[in-house]
Amino acid sequence: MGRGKIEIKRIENSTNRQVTFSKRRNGIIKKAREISILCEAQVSVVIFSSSGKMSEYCSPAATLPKILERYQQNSGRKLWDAKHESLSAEIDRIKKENDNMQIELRHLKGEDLNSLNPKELIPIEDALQIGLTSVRDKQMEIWKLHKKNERLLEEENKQLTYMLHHQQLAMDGNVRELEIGYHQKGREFAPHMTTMAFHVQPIQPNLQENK
Amino acid sequence: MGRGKIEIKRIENSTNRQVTFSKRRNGIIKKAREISILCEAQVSVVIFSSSGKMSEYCSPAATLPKILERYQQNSGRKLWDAKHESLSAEIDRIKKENDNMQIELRHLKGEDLNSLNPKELIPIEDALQIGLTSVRDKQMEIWKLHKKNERLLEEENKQLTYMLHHQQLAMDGNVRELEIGYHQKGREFAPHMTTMAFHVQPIQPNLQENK
DNA sequence: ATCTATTTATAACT
DNA sequence: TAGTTATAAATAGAT
Repeated sequence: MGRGKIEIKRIENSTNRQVTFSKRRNGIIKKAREISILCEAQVSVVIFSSSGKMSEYCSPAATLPKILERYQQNSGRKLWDAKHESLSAEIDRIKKENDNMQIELRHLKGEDLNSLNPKELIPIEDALQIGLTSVRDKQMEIWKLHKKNERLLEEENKQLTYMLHHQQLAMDGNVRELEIGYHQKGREFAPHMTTMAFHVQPIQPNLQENK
Repeated sequence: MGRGKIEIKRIENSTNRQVTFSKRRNGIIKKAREISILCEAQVSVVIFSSSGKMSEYCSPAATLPKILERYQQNSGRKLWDAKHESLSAEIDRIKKENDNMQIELRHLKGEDLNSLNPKELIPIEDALQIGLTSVRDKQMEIWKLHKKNERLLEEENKQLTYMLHHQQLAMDGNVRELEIGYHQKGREFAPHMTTMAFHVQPIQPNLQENK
């Protein structure tokens, strides 16, 4: 019904297809609405375009779930069972996986070992040995980091104490007296004093939180 | 589209309504088929007449359940009942449990330790230590059992060898000659010979397969 | 069901 | 994407 007759087969021109889809979809939904009013029918129409856009019509006073329930009763076909079964199957699958992990965990924790033979104990022992080594390596690593940080802090403390001492002298004593002392031994610290103060904070690294 | 124009409202004449339903239902299903072919659309149409008779169309290569699943994804609306939700909830729950175990396992195997701080490493180390001790205790236990069994077998071997020797003598030599020998020194074995033979097999215990 | 006058839907075009 | 129009298709009412 149009300027020309068309064959019922896939419309190759994508633009045409899109336009035709749009028009015919409206047509179907209009007709669905009409039949439901004219004939007191319950109608459900769900349409997906090839691009995935969805349109639906559902006659008033009947939600889709209600219609589908009737559908099941009428057709004898179960719409949900397939879904149910796939869900149940997945649950089983995951549970099995779960059980296996549980067993592995228990074995690693030294439980339920009676069910194992010597050959099976070997890989568990190995895994535990490797795990233990890794954990202790990690602890050692962290400890070293702490130690290093401690040293840095100590050193810095020493410098700060030194600087504090000099500052105190400057405040307490005669300026001229200090000047002499500066030329004699305080040379390397006094000129950088303010700069040093800024360095103090960032030198301390985050230990655990550095992820 | 007919001899006369009709208003879109309930058809009062029941026969007319029935006829119109039939015609229009065919029309809708035809159009559904056409759009699905012309435009590569996925279409589902379910129609109940006022008398309860059901008709349906579903585009090829798409079962109704599939379309409904897409419907749910698209609309966000849930078509299925509480059972599905409970199944989904259980899947989520088990998956979470799974993840936790997976993490624990990885930690015990010495993986992903960087995400842990020293305080968290302690219980892992302890668990590994306990596990290792248990596994080694078990191995020791099995080894002792083997050892014990070995001793038993050795002893039995000795007895069997002795018995074999005597039997050989009995077959090879003169009966009377043996009789003499028997009264002199073979006393403690010969009378039990057959009984002993029955004891031999069951004494050997199963080691690994005793579960 | 089948026929057919008429309405409606829509293909091609704008 | 929306409007126009010639034509195909659907269908209301009749048989």
